[in-house]
Amino acid sequence: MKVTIQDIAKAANVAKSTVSKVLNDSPRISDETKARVREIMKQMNYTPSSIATRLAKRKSHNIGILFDISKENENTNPFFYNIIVGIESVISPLKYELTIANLQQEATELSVIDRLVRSGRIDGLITNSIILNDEMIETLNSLDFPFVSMGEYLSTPVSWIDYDNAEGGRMLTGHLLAEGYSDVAFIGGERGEDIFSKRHQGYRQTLLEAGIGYREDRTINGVADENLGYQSALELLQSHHPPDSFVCMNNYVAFGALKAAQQLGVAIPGQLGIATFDDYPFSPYTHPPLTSLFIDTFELGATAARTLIERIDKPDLPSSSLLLHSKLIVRESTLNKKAGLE
Amino acid sequence: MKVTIQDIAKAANVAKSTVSKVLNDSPRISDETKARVREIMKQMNYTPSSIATRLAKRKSHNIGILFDISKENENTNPFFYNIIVGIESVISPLKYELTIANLQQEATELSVIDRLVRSGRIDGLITNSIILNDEMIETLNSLDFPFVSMGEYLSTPVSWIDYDNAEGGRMLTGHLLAEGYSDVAFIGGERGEDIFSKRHQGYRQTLLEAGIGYREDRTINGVADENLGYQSALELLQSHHPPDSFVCMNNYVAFGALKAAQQLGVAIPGQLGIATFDDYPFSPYTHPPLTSLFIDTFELGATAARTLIERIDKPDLPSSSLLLHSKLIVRESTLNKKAGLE
DNA sequence: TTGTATGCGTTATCAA
DNA sequence: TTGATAACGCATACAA
Repeated sequence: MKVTIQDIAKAANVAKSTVSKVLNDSPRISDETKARVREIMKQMNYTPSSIATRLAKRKSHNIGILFDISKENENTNPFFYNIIVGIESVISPLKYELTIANLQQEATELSVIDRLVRSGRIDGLITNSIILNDEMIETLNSLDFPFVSMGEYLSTPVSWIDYDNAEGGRMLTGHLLAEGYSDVAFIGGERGEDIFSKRHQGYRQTLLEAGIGYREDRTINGVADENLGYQSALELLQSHHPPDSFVCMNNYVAFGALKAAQQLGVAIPGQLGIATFDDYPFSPYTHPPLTSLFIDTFELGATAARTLIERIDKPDLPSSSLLLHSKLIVRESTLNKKAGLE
Repeated sequence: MKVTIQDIAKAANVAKSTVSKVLNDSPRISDETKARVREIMKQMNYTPSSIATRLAKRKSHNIGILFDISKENENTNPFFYNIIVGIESVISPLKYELTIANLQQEATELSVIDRLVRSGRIDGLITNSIILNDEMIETLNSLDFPFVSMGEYLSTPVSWIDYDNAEGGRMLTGHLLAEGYSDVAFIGGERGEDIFSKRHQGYRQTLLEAGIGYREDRTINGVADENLGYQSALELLQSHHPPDSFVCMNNYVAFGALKAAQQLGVAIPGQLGIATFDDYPFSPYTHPPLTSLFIDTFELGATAARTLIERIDKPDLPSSSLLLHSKLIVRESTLNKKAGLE
């Protein structure tokens, strides 16, 4: 902050442009000059002002991540850390920094673009499909500004990364069928949500392909929390022909269902199998432990970052999209139906 | 990025210094000029370059948070989101931004200071007592650079915020005694760790004040994870005179202990009471649910941010420290000893 | 291989 | 109340 390129130039008896070239390791500066200047920089404890550098180079070396506290509550909350760390792991070695921006404080969704993008604060933006809308995309595109979405976005061509939610639905449902369960209900998620549609589509497809058929009344929609899981499970299990297994939208839903089943004296596994999306935050710690679909959120962040950097470096690249795979972790809650009954 | 203050000046037929004054709402510009210039800024979709502003004002309007992935694993991981959101909640209205920096990538712990502080990237730093050391503090102080630590730091006077860990130890232990338990073991944490010392001190003090006495062999040290909880509980419960309750360093330790007890057929609560630090990530979801000490990490982040901003605004303020209180959440795992036995 | 001059987009200091 | 001009700290085209 104190000592500038000017001071170094004076001390080394060279022009400040020479110092600048040493800073950037220009090949047209003699090795001995470089060594001498560098020595002086060390002695004087010089660190270039990143702000001045950025102004001169017209590049911020900073990428932004935009999120919305109000909308993404319990759901993204637990994954936030992993995503951030994933992003950091790829941008940090490239000398980029990460600036966190929160949508909630913004008056309008477009003002955040002024504040972040137009002001030249960041070189690229990572956001997600919940925040994104066509108007934002149009603005971003008109500015030729690189961005990627975490989460599939379909109404306009943009670059996005997502987990294959349909595949996840197939894996969870298929696993239950393979364990001998045959009447699978699906609990959680709102009809309009894209993530629900995808997951539910995989669930439905698996049932149909297995020749079991799909029943509308086996799907319970709603905000995916413990209460929904509890109420839905109570209702389903007390009905005339209760299902023998659940696919749950997340850990909280699954826990609610678990609670209801235990309260009704329904055996898990055996009478009832429960499988859930997400391993985090507590699938391994319930009683019994839950079979879950592990989503590597570190990798999600890292991939988003890699994609963004690529778009920053090659602005003319067409938008690309990528589906990542998740991993089934089998635990006690879905053990073989017959074995469970023994 | 495209249109600059110069363009506005030309379009409005004024000097760019006038435009600058309008931007900063200077009282010495006539209202009609202001109105006219602002109108033109709207029309031309002008947003000032934050980098140029920062260079001219010599202020980055950015604060940094430094963390270390390698050291802070499962422990801080779950709290990260809340801390960030807490920080954002106070700095965002003040037009500050948050830059995340990861220590892991740095060659030395001091180079991060070069990269972040000397380069003028940030106006203040939030870090924690694990990362901090006397050398860093000395460097920061010699630069008159504002920073605060999340976590108590004692060897040198610095500003810090922390939860009252000793109080936490007292609350958890006192609660167990009040519920009729009398032989309390403490599981988790390394001898050298400050956080362990504080919590353990509260535990010990409570025992002594209750006239129960403190036994060295009732404390099990080690990395606070599920395995430690499991192994320690197995050993303790199978000893000649097993303790009748545990205070655990975190949810993972508590879960391990829970598992061991269930495996040995020890009833919880009743034969054994378990209380744990932290409510997150899964105290309410174990079987039985765990009595826990809730730590409001949002407030921790917010308070750290407020303190930092204050230090930025008033650099001559002496360093201050603050202990926050946590909250006991009573659940089934520590129900009255006799009641539990019925 | 090095130095000179100018620009990056603002703010700030004086004059006018 | 406004304008001209010099910073802010570095990069770069062009000269030397």
